[in-house]
Amino acid sequence: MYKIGEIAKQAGVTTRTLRYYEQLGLLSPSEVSTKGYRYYNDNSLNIITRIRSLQHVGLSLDEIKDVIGLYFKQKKQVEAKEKTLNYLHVHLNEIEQKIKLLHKAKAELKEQIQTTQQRLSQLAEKGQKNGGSKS
Amino acid sequence: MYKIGEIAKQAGVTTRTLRYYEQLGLLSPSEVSTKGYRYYNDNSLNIITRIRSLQHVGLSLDEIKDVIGLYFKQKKQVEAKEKTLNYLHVHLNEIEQKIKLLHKAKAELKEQIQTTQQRLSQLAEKGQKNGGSKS
DNA sequence: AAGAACCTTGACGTTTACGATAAGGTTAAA
DNA sequence: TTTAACCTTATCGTAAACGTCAAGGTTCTT
Repeated sequence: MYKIGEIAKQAGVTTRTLRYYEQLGLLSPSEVSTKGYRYYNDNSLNIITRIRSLQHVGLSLDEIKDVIGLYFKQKKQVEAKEKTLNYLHVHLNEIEQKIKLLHKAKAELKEQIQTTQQRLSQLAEKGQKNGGSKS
Repeated sequence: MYKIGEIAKQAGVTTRTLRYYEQLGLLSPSEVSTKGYRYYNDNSLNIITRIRSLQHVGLSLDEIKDVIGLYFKQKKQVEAKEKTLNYLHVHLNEIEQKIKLLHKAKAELKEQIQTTQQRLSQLAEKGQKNGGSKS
């Protein structure tokens, strides 16, 4: 059991962030003392890490809220599982779309690099004729 | 030459967006009349499209501002070209990083889908024994 | 029992990328 | 020349994801 400050440190986030996540219904403390102190366990750490990594790839906290449970909750009904599967597939599609777009951007960038390099070596040749080497 | 409303329509953005881009130094009209009317040309359209696609893969307008010139400006000095090349490579790295992260997320998702599917078919088997088909 | 160091709930501030008026000037068509 | 349709600047509003106090309660250490 960790207090909010400790687990925040371990997870590399601020306490404000954790309280905010709680407010959004993303992550609750595993226990709350009678005095209102929040306590977290090791599983909390996994969840925070997962949230952060999903955020990193472009999901909003709202979208994450929709899917974060799928990584951790063990639903028992058939219907729940099917719903889960649906979410997962939608999520997968979104990610695949983003990957495609990034690949496209990458290809264009590489092309740009090539032509820039070519023009650069053309300039270098002209430099050779006029000036010679530097070292 | 297009007025702001026309090019906005063609590009699928609002005039507000274009004025905002201008404010950020991302994209200026190719010409401004004495009365202050903004006029854009076909090249503007390409730039807007590029901005949008970069935005789509997760770059902020601020980041885009740093790199958008690389796609369009033709530097003429050797030094400028080398600098451009550097920028291009940095940008490429960033994009490759994002791709990696997305691939990781994708792999995890696929795994999740598999195990969910397995659990689902286990439930289905049990259902068979007890109930039978629905149609 | 007294501090230091932590925690609590507000509540206001900030950045990003625009949307939505408002109040008025310009252009183009009838 | 009038009017619709467009343009201008200016300003206020918004959602997201927190940062940053403030004012006070709690826990831990000494």
